[in-house]
Amino acid sequence: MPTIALDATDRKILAILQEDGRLSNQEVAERVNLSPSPCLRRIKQLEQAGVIRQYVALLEPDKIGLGLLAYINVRLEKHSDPLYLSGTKAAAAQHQTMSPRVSFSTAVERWPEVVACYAMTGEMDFLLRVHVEDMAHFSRFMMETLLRHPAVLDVKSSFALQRVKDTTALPLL
Amino acid sequence: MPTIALDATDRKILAILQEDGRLSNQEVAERVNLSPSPCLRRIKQLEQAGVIRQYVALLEPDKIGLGLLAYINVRLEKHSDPLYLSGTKAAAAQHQTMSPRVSFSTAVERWPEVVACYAMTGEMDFLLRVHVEDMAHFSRFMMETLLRHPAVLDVKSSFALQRVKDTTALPLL
DNA sequence: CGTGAAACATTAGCGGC
DNA sequence: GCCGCTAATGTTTCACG
Repeated sequence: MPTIALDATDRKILAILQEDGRLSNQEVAERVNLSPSPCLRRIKQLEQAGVIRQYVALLEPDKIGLGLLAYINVRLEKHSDPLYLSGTKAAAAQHQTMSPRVSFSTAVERWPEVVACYAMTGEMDFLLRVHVEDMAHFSRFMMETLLRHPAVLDVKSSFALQRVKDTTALPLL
Repeated sequence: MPTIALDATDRKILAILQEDGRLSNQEVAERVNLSPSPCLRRIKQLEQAGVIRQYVALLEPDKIGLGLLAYINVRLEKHSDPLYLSGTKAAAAQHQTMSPRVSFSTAVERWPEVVACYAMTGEMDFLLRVHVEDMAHFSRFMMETLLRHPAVLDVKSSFALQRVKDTTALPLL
C-alpha cells in the first residue's frame, strides 16, 4: 500500500511546498485557508507518511562551475559477479576488503558527479545523469572512474545543449 | 561570467542546505562555526547571486500514485516551423491564437507529467523525463499528448526498473 | 564579525463543531 | 474525526558596536 490518500487541501499544501519549501507554516496556512495548527498537523503527517521525502536547496549548476550535463547509458557485463549489480552495501564492503571491487550500484553512490542513476528497460542497463565542469572533466570521469569499473561493458553519452524544463515538482493527480 | 567564487564556508553552507533546505539559520550557523548573522548574510548573498536557485520539498512519487517513471527520447521534424522548436512563449502564444500550434518547448512546459526536458546531442533531439501512474496513463500521454504534437517525428521510451540514486545535491568542486 | 532586542513563527494542550 | 484558539518557547532579522 504505498499510495497515501490526499484530499484537496493536502494537494494544495504539496503544490505550494514543491514550489517554495521554505515558506513558513503560517504563510502556507493562509494560502490554503486554514489556521496554522491544522496546517502544521497536515504537513507533519505528510512528512511522516513519507509523501514529503526531503526539503532541499536547489543550486544552479553553471554558477558553481558545473557547465556540462551529460546523460550516460551504461551496459554491464551479462555474467558479471552479481555483487557488481545490486549487492548490498554490506556485501560490497566486505568484498571490497579483499579487492577494490564494489557493486556498480555502490560505486555509483560514491561518485559525486553522478546525481541520478536508474536501472532501465531496453538495450542499456542503466541511465546516469552526470554534472561535470567541462569536457576535460568529463573525459577524466570516463577514463579514470566509470570505464575502470569492472562491470561496465560499454557506454553511450549524450550532452545537454539546452535546458527546456527541469523541475522537481511532481504532478498531483 | 556565470561562475561565482565560493570560499570553504560557502561550500559548507551549500552542502548543508542541499541536504536539508529547512534547517534554521541558527542550526546552519552552528555547523559552520559562525554566529547567526554572518551566516544569514552569506545565505542571502548566495540566493541573490543565483547560486541557490530555489528551495523545494521533494515528494515520493510512489506515495502519490506515480508508480512509473519513463525517459523518452524525442526526434523532431527536421524542417518544422522554427516556432515548434524554440519559439519564445510570446511568439508561440501569438501563434496559438490562430491555431493550437505551440512550440515544442512551450508544449513541454505545459505538460505536468514531463518534469524534465533537455535538448541533447546525438541522434535524438530531446530527452524527457516523465512521471505517470501506470502504463495506461503512459499510453494516454503518448497517444493523446506527445504524439499529437505536430513537430514530433518519432520517440523511443525506456522505463525505470529501479532507482539506484537520485539526488538534487550537486557536487561542490 | 558578533550582540541584543523586537518582530515573527512554531508547537503543544485544550475546547468546540 | 478535524478545526481553531491561546500561550510558552524558539527563530529571524536588523541596527549598531
